[in-house]
Amino acid sequence: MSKQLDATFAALADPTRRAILGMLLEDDMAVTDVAEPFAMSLAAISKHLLVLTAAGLITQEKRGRVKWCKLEPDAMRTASVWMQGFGQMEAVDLDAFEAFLAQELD
Amino acid sequence: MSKQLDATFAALADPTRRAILGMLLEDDMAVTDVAEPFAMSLAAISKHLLVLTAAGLITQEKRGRVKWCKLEPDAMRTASVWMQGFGQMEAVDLDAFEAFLAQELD
DNA sequence: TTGTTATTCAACCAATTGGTTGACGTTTCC
DNA sequence: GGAAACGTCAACCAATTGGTTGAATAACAA
Repeated sequence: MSKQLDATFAALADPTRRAILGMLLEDDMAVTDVAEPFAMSLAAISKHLLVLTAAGLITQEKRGRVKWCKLEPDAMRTASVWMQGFGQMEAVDLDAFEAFLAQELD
Repeated sequence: MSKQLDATFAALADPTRRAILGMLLEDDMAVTDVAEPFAMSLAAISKHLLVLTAAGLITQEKRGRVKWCKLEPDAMRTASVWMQGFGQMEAVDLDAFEAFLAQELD
């Protein structure tokens, strides 16, 4: 619904978070390793990971003292479907898309 | 690049702005008519339209005293391609997608 | 036990966002 | 010319965001 799209798009609007998702595309990573390439504190990265988790774009699982971050590609699908309705209308069931839009209003 | 994705995703993160885009899917509209269904001031809608324009998601053209708003579906394509790289990797050239991600870093 | 590594929490800060109201400039109509 | 419609501007406000630092917690290693 609306809240899900809010969270997903807001999460994707930050370049640091998009870069993190790109890194996780290759493999699952520990929080510390995710943070390593960035010029900001670990706490800042920890917050970014929280945002991504809240949007469902990643999941985090703690094993021992390290917390592993895993990409959840399915979470992007709702938003991706929403967008495709605009860009490539010929490739999509337009009626179904408009029904989806209408449903989003609640 | 990065800035374009920033602007696009940030613009899409607001439900009012998504609703506006949905309305424009049917037809071009004047600013006043865009504002009519929403429980907020015209000035607020005007700002939302500015955000959408800055992201390239719509264009505005003034004819007489009315300013027409027009959906620009192409603007969503870059973001859409970016997202599809995650959700449907089998349907996409993964090498090209990772090159795109790398390029986005500057 | 003592120290080191991994991560979060809490308090704080500056900048941005999403909204308001009222005044203002244009264009159209009578 | 005068009034109404269309839209933006400017000043303001509260809430959110993206970052910091320092302390705290938890798990492993010596």
